Amino acid sequence: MSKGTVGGGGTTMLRRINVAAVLDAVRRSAPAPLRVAELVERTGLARPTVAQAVDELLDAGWLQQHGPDSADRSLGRPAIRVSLRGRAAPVLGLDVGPHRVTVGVSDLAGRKLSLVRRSGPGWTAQQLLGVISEVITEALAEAEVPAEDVAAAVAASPGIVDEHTGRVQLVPSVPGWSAIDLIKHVRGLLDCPVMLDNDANLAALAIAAARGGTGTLLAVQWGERLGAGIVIDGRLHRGTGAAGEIGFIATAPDDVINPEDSRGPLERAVGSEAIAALGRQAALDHPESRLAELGGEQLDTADVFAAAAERDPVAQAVVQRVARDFARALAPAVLVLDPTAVVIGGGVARAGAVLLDAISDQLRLLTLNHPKLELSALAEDAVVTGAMRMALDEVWQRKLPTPALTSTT
Amino acid sequence: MSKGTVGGGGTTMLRRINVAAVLDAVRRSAPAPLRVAELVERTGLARPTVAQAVDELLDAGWLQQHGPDSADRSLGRPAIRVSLRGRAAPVLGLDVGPHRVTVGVSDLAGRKLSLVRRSGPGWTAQQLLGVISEVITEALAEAEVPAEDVAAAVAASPGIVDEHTGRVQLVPSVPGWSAIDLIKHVRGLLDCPVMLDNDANLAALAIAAARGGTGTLLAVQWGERLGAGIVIDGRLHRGTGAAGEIGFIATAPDDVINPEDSRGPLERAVGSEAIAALGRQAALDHPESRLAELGGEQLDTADVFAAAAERDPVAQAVVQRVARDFARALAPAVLVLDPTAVVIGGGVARAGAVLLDAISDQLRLLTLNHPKLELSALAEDAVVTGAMRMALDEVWQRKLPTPALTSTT
DNA sequence: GTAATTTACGAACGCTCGCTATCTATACTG
DNA sequence: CAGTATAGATAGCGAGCGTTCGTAAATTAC
Repeated sequence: MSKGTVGGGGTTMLRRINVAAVLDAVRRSAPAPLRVAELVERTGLARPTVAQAVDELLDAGWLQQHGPDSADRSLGRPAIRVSLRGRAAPVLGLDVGPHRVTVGVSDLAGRKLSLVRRSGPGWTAQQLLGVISEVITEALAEAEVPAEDVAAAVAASPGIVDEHTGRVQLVPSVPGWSAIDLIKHVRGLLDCPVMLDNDANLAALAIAAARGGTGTLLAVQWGERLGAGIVIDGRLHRGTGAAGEIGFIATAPDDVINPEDSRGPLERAVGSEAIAALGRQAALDHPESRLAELGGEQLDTADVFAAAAERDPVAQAVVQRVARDFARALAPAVLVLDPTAVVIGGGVARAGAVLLDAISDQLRLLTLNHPKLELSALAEDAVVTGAMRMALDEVWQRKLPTPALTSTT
Repeated sequence: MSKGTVGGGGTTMLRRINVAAVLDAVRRSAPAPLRVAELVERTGLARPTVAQAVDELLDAGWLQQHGPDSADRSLGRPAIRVSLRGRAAPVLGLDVGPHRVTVGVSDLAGRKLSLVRRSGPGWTAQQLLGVISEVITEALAEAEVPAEDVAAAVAASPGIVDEHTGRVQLVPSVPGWSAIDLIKHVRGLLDCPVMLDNDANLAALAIAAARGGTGTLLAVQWGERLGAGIVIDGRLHRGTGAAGEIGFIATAPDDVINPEDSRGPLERAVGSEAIAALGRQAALDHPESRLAELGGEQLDTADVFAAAAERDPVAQAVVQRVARDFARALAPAVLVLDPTAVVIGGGVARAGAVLLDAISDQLRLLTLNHPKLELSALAEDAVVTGAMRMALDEVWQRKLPTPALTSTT
């Protein structure tokens, strides 16, 4: 309950509003530098007001001054241009998976300063904490950012995340992981606000930011597990904390969910392991097929899609079945949510057009407003990028206080 | 003054912010009157500032002054108390259905001033326009509100509504309805901002407002047709315009949607007509049952639920089947959206606990975080109430400007 | 090379607004 | 009837913004 200062205040508040307006205008045109005259136009403020705000922001280190653009051949005295000083408040994103830890450091303008990835074969929870510390240190060193400068950090974990306690439920892949307080651990390294969120949510945030604009996005992460994030007009939808858990959608008419299971029905039906299993069975049934030829003994998911891309009817049948199960499961959610776009990422997304077209055909039969169906352009960086994005949002939300009328009941 | 003014922040803007803060504080405690000292505390502003704002709002007619509360026996000089002057900006809500037109008039504080309902047997589009005019006139007269005083109006129509053009698609019940520009017609009567929205959306808004607080609400309207509205933290989620169209969720494993159909698969499976049909079939198969006894020749939906409430196994089997189909269809959406609560309204909701418990049991088997499942407390007034609510929100949003950081493209 | 032109930066002035402090008004209590 | 507690009105002060004018720097024209 933020007491007092709910809205309005004295002239100092007004000044803060105007400084924030100027900073926000610079942020929106990042990374392009802006002239003061442009700031005057965009904020609607008077020149002295803008100038004073710019001075203040320069002193505080939020803005940096550029020399006149030599390419700009306009008449008259060349304008001073300012842009965000990225190093003012770098942020850190952390993607923790059972076999891989990724850390990204980004500056205030959203430019990546470093990205460090480390893979390993199934760490324990304790080992994972050690790896996290190492990779964070390495990424900060590569970005040349002292640990104490980091303004915010966001960690991504699979499973269902409790926003408040920072604990994770439902993580089968790493034994003991749900007992770890990851936020506390990271805060011990960084001394800044640290947040934790679901990996699918953060990937969705990154994809939404990359697509830009408003609207509703349903971003599916499709690998061994299935999860989805929902972004509505740039804001993440979390529900009560477990929104987007599409892996647990029932597929067979008498499926029943057991929250204790490591996999949900849809994951068992169309997760990457299931696809590989379907492919192996099909190869056994049709040893003469291109699929059997391609896959051999250790046929995996990629082989199925490769064979289907070569028009092998056996593989195509498998893809058809997967696409159908997936579309049938997702259609009710698409009808209810009516998203602008559905983006598919994760390992299975590497299948490409073969799978996408099949899903699109099925989904078209089951929905009213057909959303755009796309593959994620961000590939495996989506989660870290989203984590950095959320950390950035956090920093901006703290720096740009919307002063009026925002308090909730 | 010479330029476009709004968007920047001068001292006049600051004054507007503070006046808005005072008005907002009064609104939040409506309908209870507030003393100036309380306003000082709640806004965090100084007393002279609040006093000036109150004077201004009194002059403008937004607030009214109360005499000292005779029941308040506190020491010292009695305080002046102010409250919203409801008649300052009354709003109008309009619910248009194929067989019924309802108009409600509400004052600024959300108090209902009048509610007029008229039923008829299937009007044509042209007749409907006439009825609408009459009922609006009648409701305004009963509320003693001149037509030119109305500050905003919202109309509810079944079907998919295009926010921008104000046209309606997918309305089978009223021939020619989609060609009518309802907004234009109402604006001809009222001369104020008029908006149009889906009836399920508006019902959801009313239910969310009645429940209060934040969170995600999925409000299902269940009658001959099925629709749902989604409210996230008090804001309606529309998707691309067709969000919540649960009636078109496929039920059978090989269902396919045809947008030209008047009914979707789920409506054909569990709409009130379908329930009655299932009941009639069950009564034929089991003529000795309580269901057959109750319903007789013209067995309808209510009979099925009545018999089930009396523990007739035949009727219970029908309810079970309906609940199962409904829950199976809704479960994927619930998993993705993860709502705080699912509220069921509309004609079928009159079934009460019999149906609700059956659905709850089924849904529990198919979801992770089980949302609260409730019946709507608003019954048939939900849609008008939601329409008035949205009109109120419109008025407040216009009167309480958010100062900065918004307008740029 | 000098002057005119164009553009942008910088400083002084006046205005509005909100906050602090003080004074006045009102009603209950002993 | 006097005292006291609470609330409303009023003056002075400070802060910030907007307007206006003067100055600096670069390009173009002669």
